[in-house]
Amino acid sequence: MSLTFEGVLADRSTWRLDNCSIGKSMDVIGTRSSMLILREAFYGTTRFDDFARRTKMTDAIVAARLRELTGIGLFAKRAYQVPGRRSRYEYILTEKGRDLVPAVFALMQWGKKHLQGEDGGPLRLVERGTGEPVMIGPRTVSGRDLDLEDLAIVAHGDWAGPQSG
Amino acid sequence: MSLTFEGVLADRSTWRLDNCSIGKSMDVIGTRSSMLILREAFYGTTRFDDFARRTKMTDAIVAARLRELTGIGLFAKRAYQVPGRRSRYEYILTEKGRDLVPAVFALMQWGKKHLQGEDGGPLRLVERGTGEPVMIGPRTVSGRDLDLEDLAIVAHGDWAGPQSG
DNA sequence: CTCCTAGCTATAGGATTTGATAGCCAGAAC
DNA sequence: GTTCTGGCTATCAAATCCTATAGCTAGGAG
Repeated sequence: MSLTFEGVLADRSTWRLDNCSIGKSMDVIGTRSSMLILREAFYGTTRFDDFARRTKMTDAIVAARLRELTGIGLFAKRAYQVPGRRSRYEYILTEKGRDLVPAVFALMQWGKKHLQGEDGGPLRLVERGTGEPVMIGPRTVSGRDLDLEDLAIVAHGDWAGPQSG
Repeated sequence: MSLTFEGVLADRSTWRLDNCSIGKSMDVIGTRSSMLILREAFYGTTRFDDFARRTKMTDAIVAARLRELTGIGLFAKRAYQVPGRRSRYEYILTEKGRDLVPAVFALMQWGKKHLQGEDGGPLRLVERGTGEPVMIGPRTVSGRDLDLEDLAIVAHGDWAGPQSG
């Protein structure tokens, strides 16, 4: 019914997660506005006004989030200039930002299945070119899809005490 | 640099995401406390007191979240009784709850790479039995791993107007 | 030199989230 | 009975998130 803890972790009463990666991630990007801005960035949006209009959020919060996410390193600012207009900045995803693709699309996959109507909403995520359906989930590097029961958590060899994970 | 929109979606200026699945998902489970409770449930926790102690959150918030998540249908309450104690309820993940495994572990994977120290923290997610490393990300049903550039969004055949996705 | 606009900044207020602390309640132990 | 305990509920205060509204500012257009 759940995943497995191996080695020194097997007895869960002996350790505690003090600064787990999930909590840290949620502290950093755990807001609706951050997720929607990331969605837009994945969709190709780079400019302030487009973020605001497409997410239907106010200028204030878009500005605050872009500043925050840029500060964290999910976006890099890059100058651009439309001919006849003055120079502005656009927001380009860094690798750190792009690495959130699994998290954001996993949320989309879940919402599509469980929160939208019967058909899962009008949009589908597919492979470019082939149109093959795309799924997000855990798998081994050799390509096996895994369920929760197939997962295990192990400690690094030099683990010293209950800290993060 | 981003994903592709195909068919009627190709011109992004003609449509808008009004109730996208990502926003809906964040409305429902987009809190740190929800994610930590789900983490614990994936780790095998089922009882109120264990949720509270393991997540280090207060009783009040754990109770509020469990009630909320149960109401949404992520948990089902099941009576249990330790011999010599009175009957209580424990919180069992439903399929809807278990379907959040990709989202939660994707956050864990990201935090591990980008927010923890150099080694990514002391814990690793592996396949039970083999110990093979586990990754979370988008792939086709036939097993190809995909990058952001390989993804495309298409509309259902009977799509009528700009709504969700 | 004045107007216009994209891209922000400032402020005020409400809703939500969280922590801290305290209290309740039903049954088992005695 | 009375006490004890697991499993909650209630209340208060602080922080965060979001909306709404208004204003600023640097350059191009005229």
